[in-house]
Amino acid sequence: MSASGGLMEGNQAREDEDARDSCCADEESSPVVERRNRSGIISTPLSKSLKHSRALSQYIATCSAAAAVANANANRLAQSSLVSTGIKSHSVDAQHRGQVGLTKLDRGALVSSLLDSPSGLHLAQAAELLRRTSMLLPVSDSSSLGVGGDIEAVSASDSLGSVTDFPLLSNGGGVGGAFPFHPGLFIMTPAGVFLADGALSQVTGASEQQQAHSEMAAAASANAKKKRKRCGLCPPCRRRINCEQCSSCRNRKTGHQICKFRKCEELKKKPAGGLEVMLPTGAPFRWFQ
DNA sequence: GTCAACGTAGCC
DNA sequence: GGCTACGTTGAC
Repeated sequence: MSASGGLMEGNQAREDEDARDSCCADEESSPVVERRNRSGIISTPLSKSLKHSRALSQYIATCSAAAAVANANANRLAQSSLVSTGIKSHSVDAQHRGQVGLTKLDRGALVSSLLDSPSGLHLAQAAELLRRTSMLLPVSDSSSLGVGGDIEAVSASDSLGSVTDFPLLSNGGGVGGAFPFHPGLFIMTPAGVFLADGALSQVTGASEQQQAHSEMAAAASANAKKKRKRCGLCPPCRRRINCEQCSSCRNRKTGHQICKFRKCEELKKKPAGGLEVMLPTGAPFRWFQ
């Protein structure tokens, strides 16, 4: 009985130690010799840190406060970034639409940062293809919407706030006109943005269509194969110690898996169902839920 | 559903 | 080229 009580106290102490280690890793200055890999991940022999293992939920609980702060900071960063660059929620945008403080340069910077992200690659490629096709389109003025001439540009501005929220679209691909395609011509998939069959043929010749199709197919397949990366923000990601006890740690040679306690929460989920890009903060942003 | 094993992308 | 770890597959 007393032994168990002592053990519990010992566990508590260890948990506190682990919590400090995993949540405030930057402040750690343990005198114990640690085995680290290149990434700074501590792979303790278990005798110390994980002799008394805990459920993942416990690890998460110990880190929740710090994680909340980190997430709050990340969100604040993202929000400030979005605000400073002009991407806002619709209501906010509606309130400030009249303001001219948002320069195209700022918007361009944001978009380029979005498009630079691995997850945004397909978006950039789609935008480039659209740019090419729109260059072939005789857009005479900004009022000539619709590919088929009489196709009404339904509510691109209504549903998305404003096309000015999307410089690539509002620029019409650099031809100075409005976005020349009907929204229905697009197919949004997890692999990227595609033009519906026949859409290209309406605006380009067969050769351009074939080329664009092949390019988009290549882009989609490449993107589908691309490995996702850890978010770096969730508690498991912030954890720096391999437990050496879970099946992943035990079978590292053959399993090739990261410690279960360090498996990113985002990677545990299935790949995003909506169109998702990675914000500069590293947080995923989905165009559609 | 979980788990183990494998292939291999991505990084150094 | 070696290492880490994500994605896939098959067994359970």
